[in-house]
Amino acid sequence: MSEVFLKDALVTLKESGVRITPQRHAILEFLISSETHPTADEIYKALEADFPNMSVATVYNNLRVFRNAGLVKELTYGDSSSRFDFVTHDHYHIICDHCGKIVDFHHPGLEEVEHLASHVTGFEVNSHRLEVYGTCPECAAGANKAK
Amino acid sequence: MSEVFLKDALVTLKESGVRITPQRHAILEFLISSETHPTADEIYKALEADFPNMSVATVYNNLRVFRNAGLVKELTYGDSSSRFDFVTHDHYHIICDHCGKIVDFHHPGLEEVEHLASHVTGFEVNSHRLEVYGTCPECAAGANKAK
DNA sequence: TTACTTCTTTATAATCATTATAATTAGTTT
DNA sequence: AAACTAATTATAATGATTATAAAGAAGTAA
Repeated sequence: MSEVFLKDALVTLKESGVRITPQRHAILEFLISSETHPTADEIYKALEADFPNMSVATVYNNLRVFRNAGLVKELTYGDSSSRFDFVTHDHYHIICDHCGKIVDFHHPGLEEVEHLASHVTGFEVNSHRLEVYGTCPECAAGANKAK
Repeated sequence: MSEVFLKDALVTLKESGVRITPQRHAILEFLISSETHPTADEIYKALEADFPNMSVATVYNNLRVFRNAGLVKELTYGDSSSRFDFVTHDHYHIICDHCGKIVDFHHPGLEEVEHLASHVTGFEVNSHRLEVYGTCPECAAGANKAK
């Protein structure tokens, strides 16, 4: 199935005139197969073995390319670096306050909230962002210390 | 009414053993009276006239003190710097994709989403974060260009 | 294939928000 | 007012991200 995602993504890129380089292929593949939501640096380090000469700038550049193509979403939390998430279908994130783990969960879109917000403020609404915070089962069970 | 907020905030701080300095007073006052959700640098610049010798570090230090005391919330969006919001009662934000304006709106808490997330993922839920994005009336009316 | 154009990568330096450090100053309590 | 301690200041350090310029590779057309 991740095969399909990758193929679709490559088609999307080609259609918007973006060249498929080995680095782009690898970054996409890593993002799709990744359960975690990696930072740019994590991607860089993960691909170091296969691309010893790749520059960090390449990772950042291509994450921006993917974001502009709608393939990838950038997640900005309080901490220092952004995380990147391959866009599949709509899902939200729940984040552990202790270990930082991010888990996906599905929920129908919050159209009702969008409507209310639009009505009250006069904005034309495009999208929304929702995250839930808490403690993951592992941290709740073990006596894990806060990060 | 902002008088009340300020007084309450000062009491809260004193109770947790935090000294009230002129700088802290001024930063709090500015945050409370501010309609926008300023960055640390904006606060720094706004108080430059009254505190010509104040250091940026003081602004950051005190924003952290306020955040730890629960008086201030830090908002991290995609852009480079955090914004700070004096916590009054629960509200959400709607943000203009074009000019970046942030407007408050009220909506009952999303307990139902929290419950679902908790049930599906096994997390203990503490809180959530929600933002709505769109185009503000001014940008929709004028031919304003995207930022 | 060859040559050509354009986009991409690389290496490096620059930027900019935020934090750490150490010395000085100022709140608070007695 | 004296003393104790926390806060401020000035400055340097850190660390993520972006800009730049030169070298390399994709796509294209002959």
